[in-house]
Amino acid sequence: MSIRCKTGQQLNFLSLRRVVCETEFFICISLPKQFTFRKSERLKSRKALDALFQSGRRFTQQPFRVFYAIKNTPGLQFGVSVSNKNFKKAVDRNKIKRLVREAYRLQKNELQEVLEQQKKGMHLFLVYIQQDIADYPVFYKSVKKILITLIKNLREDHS
RNA sequence: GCUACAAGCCUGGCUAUCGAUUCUUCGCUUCCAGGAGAAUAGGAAAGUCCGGACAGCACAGAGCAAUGCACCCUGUCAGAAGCGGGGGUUCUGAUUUUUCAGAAACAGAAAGUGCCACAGAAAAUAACUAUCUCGCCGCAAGGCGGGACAAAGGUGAAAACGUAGGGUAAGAGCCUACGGCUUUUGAUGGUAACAUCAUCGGCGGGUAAACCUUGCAUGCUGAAAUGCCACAUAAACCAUCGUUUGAGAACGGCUCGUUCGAGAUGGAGGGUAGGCAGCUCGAUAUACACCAUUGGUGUGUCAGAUAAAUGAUAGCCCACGACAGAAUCCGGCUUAUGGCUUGUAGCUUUU
RNA sequence: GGCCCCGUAGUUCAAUGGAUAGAAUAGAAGUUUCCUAAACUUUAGAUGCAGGUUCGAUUCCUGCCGGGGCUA
Repeated sequence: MSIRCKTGQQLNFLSLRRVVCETEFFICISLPKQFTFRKSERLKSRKALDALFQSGRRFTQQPFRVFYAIKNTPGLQFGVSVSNKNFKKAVDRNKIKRLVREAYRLQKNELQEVLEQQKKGMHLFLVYIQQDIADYPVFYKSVKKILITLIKNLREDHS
């Protein structure tokens, strides 16, 4: 009981202080099952990747280059890569990949809903092309923009 | 208190929310999805500089070649060349009859070959200048020819054992004494490297991280190894060689020799590129007593991913966190780097 | 993961262990020209870093740093 009381106090404390946090918490409480990022949601097949790089659509949204392809079978798969040349240390590469994945995990729901409505699937791949490491808010915003443009493209194609 | 060196230790913690991988369990006929619980990156995981474990192939033999190593004893997962301990030799610094500290790829230059710029007579066989002497010519200065070859010749990084005496026409390890270095042999001490002493002979520079010689060691390839399952095709086409007159393979770089015996090599092209095992319990850590050199027993620990998990956000705590991310495993080395403790040395302040 | 190769002026390449590291281009200054180009003259520029062997290292050896290749 005592622990619950403490956590409840902290929650109030946080929500008063931070606004971004508040929104995140609201989503979390309302839809707790939607923020998964499992093995089946990752783009792993080498064959699919080669096909995506050769014949998929692409555009650039700093600091990423976006490759995507719309499939008729349902399911959304996602992948990230960071160049070995730009970042020589494995620690930096891992950090970027983790931050991008986190930003995608928290924002992918809208795209998923649109795909479910249209009964289509998508392969999505991001390549980090900037030379230096950005902070988490930058990743959050740019991933948001990418998802919005993707949804726009989907709706135009459908109509 | 600061700085330097050496040794050892640690590599943030807690709370909340949302996640990831593996395992167990609930539920379900099974899988998937879902709930609960546990575990989840380092001292260097790095560089790949070494050595192994392990796996596949090979395991009649001989010779040559190639590669690596080089004072001795000993320990350890180890034949340790590299790690730990102890010792020897040489060099350097301090100290001064001895001791301390540091360094050393520390076998051989007296088996042979090569090289040693510039300078210098000469860079190793010797020659040249100068010296001494004899003969001839010349008034003389000197010149020419023969003999002595060994000291001097200021250069250079390096110069033909050093000093004293004898000896001689002049000289020279030519001889003697003392000293230094060194080869052979022997004695003593030491497990050995080696040290001391004696003896015979010698003293002819350096370079082996130049070729090389001697001694020792080394089968090759590395988890993208390797084994299995699934899927897919082209057992097709062209060129060369070949089937007992033997292509090719074992055999690893070559030769001899032995064995096997029908395909081999290259070109152009086609297909697949999914999964499982290897994969983490070990050459493990610690404690214990027994037994006597090596094992046994008990307890604890132990990431296992595969486009690749171990994270994100917010707050608090003394420093608001350095270097940095496993990819079969282990031991060593090197490099990067934050903090703490102990010891030694130096400097400053106070007493 | 494993196995190899290479680092020389701004760039492309030379240099038996030997003197002040050479050449072509690019740069700068000058001559020429009304101005530019071309030509000519002059000039500044480098052995990846740290140790060792040697009388003396671009070269030989060791360790770091950087770049590249092969291998399914």
